Amino acid sequence: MKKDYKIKIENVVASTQIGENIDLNKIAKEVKDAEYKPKQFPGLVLRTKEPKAAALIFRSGKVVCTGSKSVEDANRAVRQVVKIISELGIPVILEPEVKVQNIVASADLGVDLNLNAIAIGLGLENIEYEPEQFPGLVYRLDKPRVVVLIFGSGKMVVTGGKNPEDAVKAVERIAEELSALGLM
Amino acid sequence: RLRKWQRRIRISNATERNLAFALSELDRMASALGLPKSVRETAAVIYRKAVDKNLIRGRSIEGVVAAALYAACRQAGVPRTLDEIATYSRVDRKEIGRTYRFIARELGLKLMPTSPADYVPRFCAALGLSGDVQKKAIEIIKKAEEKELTSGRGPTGVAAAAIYIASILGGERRTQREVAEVAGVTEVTIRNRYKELAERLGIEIIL
DNA sequence: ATCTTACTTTAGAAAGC
DNA sequence: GCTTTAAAAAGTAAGAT
Repeated sequence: MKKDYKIKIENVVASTQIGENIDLNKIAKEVKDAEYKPKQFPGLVLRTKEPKAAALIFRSGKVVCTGSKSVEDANRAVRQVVKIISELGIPVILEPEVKVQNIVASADLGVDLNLNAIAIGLGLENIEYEPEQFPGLVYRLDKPRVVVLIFGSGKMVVTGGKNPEDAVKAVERIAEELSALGLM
Repeated sequence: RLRKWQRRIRISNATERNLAFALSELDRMASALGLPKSVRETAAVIYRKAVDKNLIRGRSIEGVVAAALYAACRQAGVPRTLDEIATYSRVDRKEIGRTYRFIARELGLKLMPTSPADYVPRFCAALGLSGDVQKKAIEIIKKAEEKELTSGRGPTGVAAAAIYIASILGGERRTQREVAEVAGVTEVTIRNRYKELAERLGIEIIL
């Protein structure tokens, strides 16, 4: 029986190209909730409520979408942004190819952990654990190439993956390693 | 060819100048922090290794010096907090912390996190507490570590809470405010930690 | 004393300083 | 390197009540 690690995607970061030479000033003027402070940051911020997400739109036409809880939501958010901009009369690609750049997920091993023991068990050369600076132990994996933050409560955060599957694999591998070490 | 020779001289002059600056900076900080010569020397060795491995690139000499000192203190079992180190450095705590993590990884300094017990002698001395209370505080910390209730907690907060409890048990009571000040944590943190320690270690505290 | 807000860490893209 | 976005984990901190 497989254990339930309660793996949940918390945030998806994706990027696309929706056109070229986008007139950010026009968007800033016509769209009420758009934020644009070129002196502070070159991208214009547009937020969608359903699904909830934030899009950073650049003059080049490149777009970064963050905050989605799933890859599908990231796509939906991008479609909405494209629609809003096209309705302003600005030429855009209606169905841009969206690329997932990073997925942040949370999980729970369900048991308290001794981070000092884990630091020794996994090898001081592979982990970073500085409780004076941060309560989580930082573990960088090679097989899925992700970074995992492991907490004393048994909960963790997996980030850096491009597929939802990376987070699942990472959690299962860590559970195996800790079990083998008798630390779970 | 003569150019090449002059260039070498110029580079070695700069290298020596930087090393001299780093060592004087190291001495200045070590003195201000009241660290023994052995720790200064360990820090100097760490700094030289960092230079040999070109770890200074993109980093300030002062930041690497501060990180080397922080590492040396931990290695010697007489840790200083990042805040204490930062107090005497031009570099802020955040930068010293990340530089420390970087050089520790690159130089293979496999250091376990600081045990709260390592802060007890210094904090107790600053509070004028007896060796008896000191021993009691370390005893409490050992039990806390065995019962796995220090994972993720700041070492200074745990040390402060243990000292606070020990001072009461030993009849040399110090207030949370006094302990908080020497440990560099807030009273709220001591309160949270000591309640947890007392409860899970079954210690009765009569205020 | 307790609540709220906020900052620490991780990853990644975007354009420009 | 920094700037901006979003989100989780848990500890600590600061200001308000």
